[in-house]
Amino acid sequence: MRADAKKNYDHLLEVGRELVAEQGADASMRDVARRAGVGIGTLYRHFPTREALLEALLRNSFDQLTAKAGGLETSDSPGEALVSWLRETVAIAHSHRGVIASMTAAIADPDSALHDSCMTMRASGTRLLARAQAEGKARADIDGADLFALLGALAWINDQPSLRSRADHLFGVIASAILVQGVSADD
Amino acid sequence: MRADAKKNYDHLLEVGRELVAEQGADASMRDVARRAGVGIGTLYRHFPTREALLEALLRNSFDQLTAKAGGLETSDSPGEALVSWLRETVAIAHSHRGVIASMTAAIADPDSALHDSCMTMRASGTRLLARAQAEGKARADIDGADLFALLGALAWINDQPSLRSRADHLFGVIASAILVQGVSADD
DNA sequence: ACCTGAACACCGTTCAAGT
DNA sequence: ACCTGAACACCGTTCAAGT
Repeated sequence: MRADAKKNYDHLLEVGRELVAEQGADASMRDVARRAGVGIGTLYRHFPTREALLEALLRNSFDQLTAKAGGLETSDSPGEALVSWLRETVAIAHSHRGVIASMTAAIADPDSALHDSCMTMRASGTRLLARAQAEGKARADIDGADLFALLGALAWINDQPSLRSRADHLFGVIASAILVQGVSADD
Repeated sequence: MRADAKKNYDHLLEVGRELVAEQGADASMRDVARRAGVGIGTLYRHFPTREALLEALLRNSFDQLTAKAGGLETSDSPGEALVSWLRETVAIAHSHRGVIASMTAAIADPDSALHDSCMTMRASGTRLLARAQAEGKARADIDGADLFALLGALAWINDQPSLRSRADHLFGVIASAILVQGVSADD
């Protein structure tokens, strides 16, 4: 990439992050270009779709998440590990308000720029879920796709201003549905 | 209302219902006017905001829901009554794809055309929840606003095409979090 | 009373013309 | 290679002019 192009790319990313933080994942593409001081065509040259921009914005956070999941996979408390990963994932989605809908759609669309990241992210969660299930700490009747959906539901609640104040409490409610509750016979 | 105006009103409502069923609650207002064969100004005269149109569309369903809640309030199985009401409410929201976000915002905005209907709806749910809690059938640490948020989360899941196939299963998962699980000491 | 549609201020996205 | 911004096809919403 030419030096001037790289400078534009980096600046667009920086401005994109600002605007998504301020206005959510559906912020105006024109505003991004405008605030970055480049032509709208330059934005589209670097990020041909909104998903491409979001993917670039999320990459760091997703990599962190993958690293965290890796560490948690050897934790000796698989139930807590799962919940801890869930909590961080919800927080990342919420820090890009509204992005959860794109992520959910991307899972079903191999052509989306967000597809690979989201599949990797979901796979991390699936492994943590499977470990918790293997040790009887998570209910057995859900799979990784269900976990992703519940994560989406929690992110959605977080994203609604009028529900935000209850989001942490509701995280606990849904987490309690994922974790096995009762004392099992062989405890 | 003049006869010609009433005719326009009714037709706009009919077309609005069609379009929202086809394209969701964020269907183009212009499209509604276009398909109804009236000027865009006529649509805005009858429904000054999108919320006003949605409110008119939802009124029948909400009234049904209120009636159903009334009947369920004397049911001898308050846990099942709550779940049954929840299921129908989620279905109504889903039959107006995307409307749950407007409903959630309307709860916090007394000026929204949807505010009153949504408050009434939430109050119905709150009464069913309170009854279930009084009989120890629902967890005690949630209130009507939490129930509404969980309902929103379920409606959101239903509205995502890629999650739709798991929505019924996840309804069960979240319902199980609302209902009290274990066998309590005094059973 | 009510209806109409031009007008305004926006979008997302593309692409010919420039450097 | 890369950048620019006019152009196209849309929005939601308002309001002067008509019937």
